[in-house]
Amino acid sequence: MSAIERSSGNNKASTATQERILDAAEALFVEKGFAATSVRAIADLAEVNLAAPNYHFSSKEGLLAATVHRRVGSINEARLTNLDKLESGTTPDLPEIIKAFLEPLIDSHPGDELPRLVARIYAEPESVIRPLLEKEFGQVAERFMNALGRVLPEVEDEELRWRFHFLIGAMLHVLNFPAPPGSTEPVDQLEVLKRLEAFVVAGLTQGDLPALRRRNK
Amino acid sequence: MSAIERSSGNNKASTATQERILDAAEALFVEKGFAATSVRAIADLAEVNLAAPNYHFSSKEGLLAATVHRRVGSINEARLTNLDKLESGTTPDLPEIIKAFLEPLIDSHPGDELPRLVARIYAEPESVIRPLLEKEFGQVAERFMNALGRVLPEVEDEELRWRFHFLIGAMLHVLNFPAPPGSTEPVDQLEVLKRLEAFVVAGLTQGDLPALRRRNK
DNA sequence: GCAAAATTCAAACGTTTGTTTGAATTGAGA
DNA sequence: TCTCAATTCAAACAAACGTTTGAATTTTGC
Repeated sequence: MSAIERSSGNNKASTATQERILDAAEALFVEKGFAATSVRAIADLAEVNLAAPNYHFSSKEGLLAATVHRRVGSINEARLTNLDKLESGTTPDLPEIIKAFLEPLIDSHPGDELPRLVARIYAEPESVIRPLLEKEFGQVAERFMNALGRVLPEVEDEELRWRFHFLIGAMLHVLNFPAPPGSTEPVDQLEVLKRLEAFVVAGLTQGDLPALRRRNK
Repeated sequence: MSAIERSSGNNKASTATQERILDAAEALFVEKGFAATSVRAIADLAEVNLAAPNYHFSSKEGLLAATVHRRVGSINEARLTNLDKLESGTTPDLPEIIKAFLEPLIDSHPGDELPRLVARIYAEPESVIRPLLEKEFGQVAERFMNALGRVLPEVEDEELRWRFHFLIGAMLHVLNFPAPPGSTEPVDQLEVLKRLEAFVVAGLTQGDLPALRRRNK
């Protein structure tokens, strides 16, 4: 069968062939973007027949969706798990929430490079990727927006949405450019994450220092 | 002649045809990205012959370079002019520097939408755009990094580079997604800019409140 | 109004694109 | 071992791609 098992909305375990295709596709999508990557290049890199990507994933777009879902799905699961854990104990403070959101970016790829695919898909044209974004990130964004709203009750909803928007931007840029231009030192991902966390925590609170430790109700 | 006047590194004034092509190219590059935009689509939208883009700009890549330069060049000129003006008076504080950097994004397009092309080019694969980025932004980034270093003397250079990196990320994300998902209100660009300024000023200073007003030697 | 240069144009160039086909091969269950 | 489904494969498809051509047209300088 395949073509994702005759296109049922399932979570099938991947075969070795499918994973080789997904690995190759992710590498090339990250390097060149979706439109500039040909199915032939993917098949060559994966060392499978030209017809295999279409056989297993229906189309180039289906392959992109599968590639994104494999990577982003696990990151977002970890985010939600982290948040669940936080909210089951004492109510979390802001730095804890931010950590819960950002840390899966490196945990999901232990020892590996940052998941640049996450950033890449945001760069793709609306038509290609907007449905994917909503599907993959909708629930996660809402859950974290709510958590942030609880520790920053004095920030009105619209403003909070914007601050979260800026946070996402800073995060994506780091994923896309894992080192700032002109940086001399080698990049330690944990270090980068700490710097990013400090930056966005400051941006989110904007001088409202008590919010850093506030735990409400 | 043309093909940018037989490829001399010049600053020729554009003809009406060239500007129609640049307008069309910018719109399509923003909407679909570089690779997914065909020269034919550009020619159609600009209502010029298929050969015209290549005649005037040598190649599709040359057209991209010209499109980027037209938009980004004027923004960066304004940034440098702003900074010159600031530094010629009393030494500037941090919010003034940030304003000088961000405001040309809307001034350069008065009444128009945000210059999304700026964000788009950052999303293109390295091979296509990395040389352009250095050429267009290198000097500006260095000047502003230095200015920031002067008002945040206690922040070490590497850390400052990262904070500036995050700032760029937040800025680009706003250019790419002019409204946060779920936002209900209509977007007022000046308002957005103020929100962004507040966010990145907080992120840059990170609680070092005195830095907001410090003016050093 | 003439000659030369710049521009526009329709047409075609050779490649490369995503996808499909039908036959060959492989794998699993009975 | 036989059978049937799943997968792989080489080959081909039409469509779209960036670029070039050489002739027609328009603009420029005098």
